[in-house]
Amino acid sequence: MSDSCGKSDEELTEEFIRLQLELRDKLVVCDTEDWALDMNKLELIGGLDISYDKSDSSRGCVTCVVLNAKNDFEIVYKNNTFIEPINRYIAGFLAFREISFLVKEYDTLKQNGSQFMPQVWLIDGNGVLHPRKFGLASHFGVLVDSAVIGVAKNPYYLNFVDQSVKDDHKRQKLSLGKVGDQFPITNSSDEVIGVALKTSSDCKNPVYVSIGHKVSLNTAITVVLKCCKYRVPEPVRQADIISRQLINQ
DNA sequence: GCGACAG
DNA sequence: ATCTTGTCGC
Repeated sequence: MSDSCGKSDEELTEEFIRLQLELRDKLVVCDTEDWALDMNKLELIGGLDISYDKSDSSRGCVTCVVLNAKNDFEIVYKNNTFIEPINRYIAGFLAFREISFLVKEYDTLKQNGSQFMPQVWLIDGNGVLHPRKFGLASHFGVLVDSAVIGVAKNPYYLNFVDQSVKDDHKRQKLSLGKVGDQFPITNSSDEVIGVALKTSSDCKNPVYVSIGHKVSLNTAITVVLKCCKYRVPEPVRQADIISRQLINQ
């Protein structure tokens, strides 16, 4: 099965892996922004998400929003673009399905509403919580050279670990009591590549937060908690609601 | 070979 | 991502 220039899955993933590793050299996994040292300076936070048409795989809608964290997360910028998805989703390579559309939204914002350029982006997907430590959030961060945080709803990394680690994860999930409770997620090299974070008192499932680009993990956690009225942080939640509503009408 | 698989 | 309603609880 192939869908990109007649290349086989093997050829495609080989190419994708090369690009992930190449771009990863530019990844910054510590705080570089002034607001990270003084969270009172954090005001504009961006969110991006893409929804797809359930009955027509050639239709999608990408929504870009910027919220004001200092004004109850009011939406100060919003742009929607209907898209024609080119590549199908391959686990571990989400960026190659979505990245071009996200970068286009970034460029549109820069051109039409640069005064709303967010200080940090929240992306629906993983950053370094990824088999090659370079998920969609990191990919986007490097390409647009901005601070980015990855927020995933499912623990994709669990597909690459032993049953014993899965059991541990299940136990640790049950130990999460209140909002802000968390436990680290470690890779086979004992590096902490993400965290399971409880963001809602009445939801049993945590979200999986990881460094995208130009933020530390601690800063990423602080920002996500700051943005949560519900389980999913507002910037991503709003982008998801809006894009889904538009693709279905 | 079989099943699992961020969105 | 998407297929899918009601229902229990605050």
